[in-house]
Amino acid sequence: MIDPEEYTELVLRCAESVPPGRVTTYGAIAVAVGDVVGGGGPRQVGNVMARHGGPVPWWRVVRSDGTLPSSHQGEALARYREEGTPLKESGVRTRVDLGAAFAEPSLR
DNA sequence: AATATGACTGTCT
DNA sequence: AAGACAGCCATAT
Repeated sequence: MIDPEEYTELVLRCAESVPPGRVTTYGAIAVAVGDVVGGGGPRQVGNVMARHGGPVPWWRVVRSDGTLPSSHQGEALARYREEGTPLKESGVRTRVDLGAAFAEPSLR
């Protein structure tokens, strides 16, 4: 296993690297970060966001299907409208249009 | 050391 | 389209 601080830092950096109006997924970050430090899965990324996601634009990190984390979807939706993130609306449910908004996370 | 839990994901029903 | 189930991996108790 790697140094937790290192892992956290990389994950947060990926989140910050996502430009306004774009999003990335937990899985993508897990791969990008895991590519460097190894190990880790989407859950670990989510865990890091939960504990240290305060100061970063966590709303630009979504689930693989474009829906938002169980909480915060209301919060995030406001941000998306603010930033002009491509949204796809299926009836009452609103989600991010991954096809248009997905951005590959970079370790900058 | 063992069990439970989580800002996840993919598949099947 | 929406819910159930099962993997996966690190942390917490």
